[in-house]
Amino acid sequence: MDTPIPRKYSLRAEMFKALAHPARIYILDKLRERPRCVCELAAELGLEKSAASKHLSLLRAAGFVEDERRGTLVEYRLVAPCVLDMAACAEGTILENRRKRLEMPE
Amino acid sequence: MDTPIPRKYSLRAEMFKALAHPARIYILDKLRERPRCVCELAAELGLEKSAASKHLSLLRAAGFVEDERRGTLVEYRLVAPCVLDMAACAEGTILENRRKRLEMPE
DNA sequence: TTCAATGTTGCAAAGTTTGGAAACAATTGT
DNA sequence: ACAATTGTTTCCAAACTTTGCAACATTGAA
Repeated sequence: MDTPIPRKYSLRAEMFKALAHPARIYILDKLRERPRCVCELAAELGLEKSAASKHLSLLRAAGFVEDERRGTLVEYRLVAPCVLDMAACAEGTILENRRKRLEMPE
Repeated sequence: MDTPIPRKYSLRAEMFKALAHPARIYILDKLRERPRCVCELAAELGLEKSAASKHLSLLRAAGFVEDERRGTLVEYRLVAPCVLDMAACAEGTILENRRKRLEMPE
């Protein structure tokens, strides 16, 4: 079906899509500590470098990370760490609500 | 490949997955204003009620909305409006960064 | 009870995402 | 120039998502 949904919503959904995979959340959390090259992240994820590279390029397209070549390595770093704080906060809200519902199911 | 990624990251990714579709973002934005039934949302989305219902049940599973039957209707309401504020804020950060990069590409 | 209205669930088709392997590109050092 | 190292892209298959349709479920009213 053709969508009457305004573009604004698609753009926002795109941002969330970039966050909608465990490997990518893991990458962002690792990059919080310090920048890392593709090969290091691939090893930590237990993925081929090609897969890690693809996750990273998705994150870069969404604006969450930036890359810089250092010799044969390509180092990725987190652009906006506060985005992750917000994720944690959103998560906290959701979990708290779920807890409330379980304790007191009217 | 089997994943050595801790469950913590999968849980967080699940939360983002629930937000990773334009229809679901649109629904959350509509529910901000006031609660709505499935049929109203389906009409606004331009989707069959079955599809709307499925989007809503995803959002409910993630904890973003709650439902309550009112006669033959089922009314959905937003649980944590602040989640959307955070989304807007995350988006703002990303966009600002992107703008900076365009203006001043070292 | 039967009907009408609203929602949900099961299914199949179409589309999208993911990951590994191999080919290709870029950089450094010999 | 060549080889070694690291990263990216392409191709393919498997897994997952989304949608409409049809069947079923729930509620309220005649």
